[in-house]
Amino acid sequence: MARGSFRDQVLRVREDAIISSVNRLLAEKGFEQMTVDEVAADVGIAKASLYKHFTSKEALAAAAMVRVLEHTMEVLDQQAAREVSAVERLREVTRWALRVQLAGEMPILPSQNSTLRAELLGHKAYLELLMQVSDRLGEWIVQAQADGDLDRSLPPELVLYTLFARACDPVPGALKASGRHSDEQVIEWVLATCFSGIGVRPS
Amino acid sequence: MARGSFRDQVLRVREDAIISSVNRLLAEKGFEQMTVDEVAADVGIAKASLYKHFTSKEALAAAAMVRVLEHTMEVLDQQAAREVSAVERLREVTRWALRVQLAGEMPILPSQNSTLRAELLGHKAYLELLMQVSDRLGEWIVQAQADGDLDRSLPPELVLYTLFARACDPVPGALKASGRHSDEQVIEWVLATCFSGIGVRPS
DNA sequence: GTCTATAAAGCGATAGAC
DNA sequence: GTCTATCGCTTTATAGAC
Repeated sequence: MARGSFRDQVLRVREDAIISSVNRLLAEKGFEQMTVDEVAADVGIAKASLYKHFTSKEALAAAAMVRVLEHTMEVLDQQAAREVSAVERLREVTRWALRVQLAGEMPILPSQNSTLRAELLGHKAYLELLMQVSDRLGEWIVQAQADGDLDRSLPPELVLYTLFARACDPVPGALKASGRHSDEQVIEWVLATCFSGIGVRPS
Repeated sequence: MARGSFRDQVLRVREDAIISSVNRLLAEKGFEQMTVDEVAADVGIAKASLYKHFTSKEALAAAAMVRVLEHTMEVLDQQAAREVSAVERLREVTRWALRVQLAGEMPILPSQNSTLRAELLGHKAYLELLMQVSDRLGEWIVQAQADGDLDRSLPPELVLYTLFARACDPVPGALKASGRHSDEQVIEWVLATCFSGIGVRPS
């Protein structure tokens, strides 16, 4: 696409910096706990200036959610290009999401009763991307079940929700907080509980 | 214990009603989103009256957390009396927690960065109960690993966190919200993903 | 102990000068 | 577009009459 004038590029860079701050603050405190004053202070501009770029707090969060979904689509494309099984792709995507979360860069899932939820449901770009990501993952889930790599008795919907939930699970953070394990060790453990559970399956 | 005067009993009943309201509102909206005005309106008394019973919003939430932990201890006692394996006890306790959650009566886990967390860390009754519950579950986890019913390669700490996290998982709520499955079906599916994972284990 | 009324503080959003 | 200053609203918590 055309990049526009130099002035426009400067604008885009600034807005990108804003979104980065929002993304980190969302990951750290969640939507309701994040204040617009904090975002402005973190970016280093006045609050009124922030509102010239984004019309509301919800719009700020929506932009961050769109960016993380765009990033997710890139990861999905990378995995689609690999010649590995569907379950292996799912495992790699989950591993990536856990890394992002432990790095403190995974914005919180919009909970059922947030003011954010209403705004996101009216945000076309967000819904479009979320649907794309869900469809892509859904295909791999069905394929992995057909391959005999995922439990066929579980509805794909349940598997999808479970994978999404792992990206915001409190467990990795709690294990990391104990300070006794490396991030990679935590990720492998959580991956194991996600795909194989905590139990020993009867043979 | 002595029940005290009739007047004291009336007080206890009222405080119990307050805690019930707090418990439900905590489950519904979480600590930060729950307002003291709502609690007062739900109980049917004035806000100032509420502050005669509990000195702060945090104290309200702490009382609700203590009550749910007391309830949990009762469930643990029931399971301890059964002559079944440790893993079966863990499964039953988890099943109970999922039922409570789907009934909208499981107060939210205090997140890492809440004002509630500080208050709870200074609340002796809460900490004591939390430790008792954790110790009891920890013993069963170690026993289940020794029995060969839980994966020995996972640290008991990880298993404990995983079980706690299941009690507040967004997945059951999302599945229930779809309206296509019964509560019991949702519970069994989530139990399955927790203990056996979503994958098919290589034989 | 219960109420009404209000204080005190934090927040999202905007006005208006530059 | 950026700033300072402020509005309008919500929320926690308390004062004071009964």
